[in-house]
Amino acid sequence: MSDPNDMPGHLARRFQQIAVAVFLAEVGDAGFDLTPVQYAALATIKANPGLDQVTLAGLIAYDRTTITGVIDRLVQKGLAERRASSRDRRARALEITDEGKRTLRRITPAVESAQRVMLRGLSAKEGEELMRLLRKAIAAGNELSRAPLREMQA
Amino acid sequence: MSDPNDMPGHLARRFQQIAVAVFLAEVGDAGFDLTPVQYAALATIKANPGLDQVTLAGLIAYDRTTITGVIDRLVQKGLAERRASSRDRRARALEITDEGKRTLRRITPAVESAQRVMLRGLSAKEGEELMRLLRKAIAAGNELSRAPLREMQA
DNA sequence: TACTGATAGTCAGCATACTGAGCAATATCA
DNA sequence: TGATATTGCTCAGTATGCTGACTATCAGTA
Repeated sequence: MSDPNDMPGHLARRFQQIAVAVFLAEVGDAGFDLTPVQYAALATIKANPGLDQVTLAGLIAYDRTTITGVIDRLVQKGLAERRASSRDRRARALEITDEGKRTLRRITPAVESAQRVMLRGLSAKEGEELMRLLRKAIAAGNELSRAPLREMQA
Repeated sequence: MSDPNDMPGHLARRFQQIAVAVFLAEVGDAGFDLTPVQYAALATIKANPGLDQVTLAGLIAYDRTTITGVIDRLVQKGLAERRASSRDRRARALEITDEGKRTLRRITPAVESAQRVMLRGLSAKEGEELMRLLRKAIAAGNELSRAPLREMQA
């Protein structure tokens, strides 16, 4: 009964572990070197050009101290840029580079394939249900982590 | 449609993030300083006294290079011991200390409370279904990570 | 305008996870 | 038995994630 392997927390860890491995394998096979975290950050920068780091972190529920390193690596790979914000001298305005856009476009099939592979043990219906339950549990626990999801300010 | 926040991989990451935060909060409130990973390792050592590191890693699906540091910290806290194996001079036989047993016993309510909190957005039925689907997806993907779950050799 | 509080970003330190390499010991088999 | 392969463990290096602290800047208010 007190088998850690049967606790929700351990299942969460294990599923995430597999999800990351599948993502890296699919993306690696396609010839790219991008982590799940870097992918989400880059895609969100593309969708919201010029946003600052704190806003980006809120949109994908990363800690603000984690996002610094993630952006460092995107910049170092030439996929994103950190510019000075025109409105706030504390903030950095994030932009995706042309190469970042190109990478994002070409990496998409591998990313989508990874999502299918990590759910391959489930029927389509079960996959949908798993995602629904995860979304529901996550919404209820959003404020319990230091890095909650935040909506974009209009 | 290509919103990272709606992909299974991102939901996995987010649920795990909340699960860890809840675990640390509940266990911390109870006055203990133990991570989810350390807890699972300690509980498994208690259930299988004398096991070696590779076997322990397999029983809870940790990477063999990760388990080294985890055990280091359990030993440093006085909760576990690394002894020489009598059967194989390469291997270390892991034992739980009396203080480790005491800690495990007293920490259990907090650990169980954490499992409830991380599912608090779901009905009991939904929580069961989420766990069933996670178990199923994990079973199908077990071999896809570097650290798959391994059965105990009899 | 001067003070106060909040905010954006960074940094140091710690704990998972992984890749890949290496060492020592064991197992296997020609 | 002797060569080879495998296994248990560790280490260096990299990438998340977190805690807590700090600086620079901004916003609100007396």
